[in-house]
Amino acid sequence: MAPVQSALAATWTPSCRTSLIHCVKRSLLCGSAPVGSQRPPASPPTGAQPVPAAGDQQRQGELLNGPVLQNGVHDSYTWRKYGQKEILGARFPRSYYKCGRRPGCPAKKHVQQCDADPSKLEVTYLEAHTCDDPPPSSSHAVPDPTAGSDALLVPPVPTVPFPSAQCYGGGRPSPPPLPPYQVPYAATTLGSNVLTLTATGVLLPSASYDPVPDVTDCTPSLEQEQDHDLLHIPSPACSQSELLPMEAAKLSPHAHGLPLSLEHTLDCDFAVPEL
DNA sequence: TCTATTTGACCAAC
DNA sequence: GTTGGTCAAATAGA
Repeated sequence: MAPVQSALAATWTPSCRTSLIHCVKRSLLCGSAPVGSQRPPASPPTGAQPVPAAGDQQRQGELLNGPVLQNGVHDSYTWRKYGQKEILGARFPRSYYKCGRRPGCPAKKHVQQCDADPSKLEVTYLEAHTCDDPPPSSSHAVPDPTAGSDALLVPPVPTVPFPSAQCYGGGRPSPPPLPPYQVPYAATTLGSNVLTLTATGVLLPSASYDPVPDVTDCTPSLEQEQDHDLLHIPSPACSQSELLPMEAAKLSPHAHGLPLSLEHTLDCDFAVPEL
C-alpha cells in the first residue's frame, strides 16, 4: 500500500489519510456491472475460479446461482491464488492471492464477495510490490491526483477487467497484451460514506499501451470527475482469475466504440464530503 | 510436461 | 477452542 499512502500524503490531513488508507485496505470494492453483456448465471462464490468453458464439467458442484463474479479488480499485476477460506459470518469465502511475478515479492491481496451485494467484491491489498510488474509509467489517462493542490481524492478506483476469450482457465501462458482502453466516468453519489462511480459511454482506444502500475494511479480528483474525466483501463494482463471469460469474450477488445456501463462502489469508514 | 488452481491440513494469534 | 492465513499435494487443461 505504500504507493497509496504516498499518493495520499500530499492532499489529506493525517486523520483523513488514515481513514482513507484504512478504507482502501479494507474495502476496495469493485463493481462488476456488465461490460456490454450479462455474465453467466452460475459462478464460483469467490470469482477466483476459472469459469468453465462450454461443456466444461469443472467443479460444477461448487457453482452457485447468482451473478458470475470474477476477481473483478484488474490492477495490472499478476496474481496467483494460494488459498481460499470460509470466513466466519460471511456468506462467501475469501480468496488469497500473491504476486505471481516473482516468488520473493511480498505483495498480496485478499478478495471476498460482499454479503450485502454479491455483485461486488471486497479487495484488500497487503504489502507493496517489490517486483517490477508492471513497470512504472509516467503518463496515464487519469491525471496524477497528487498533482493538484486541494483536490479531494476519491479512494483508488480499481481498473476493470476487460473481457478476453484467451485468458480464462488456469495454467495457461499469458497471451500478448491487448490494447488499453479508456472510458469516461463520473462520480454520481457523494455526501455519504458510500461513493459510487459510474462509467457509461463507449470504449475509446488509448494512444499507447501504458499499464497502470497501481490503483492509486487511477485516482482522479472529484473536480475532474465532474467533468467526465477518463478512467484508464489497462490492457488485461491475463492474470487468470481476474478476467471476464465466456460470453463477455464476445466483445472483441479490438472493437472500439463498444457500449459500456461500469460502476464502482466504495464503502468508506468516513463520510465523503459534499462537493 | 508444465503451470496455475483447488482444497484439506497445518499453524499462529487471540 | 476458534478463526484467519498459509502451505502443499492433488488436480486440471492445453
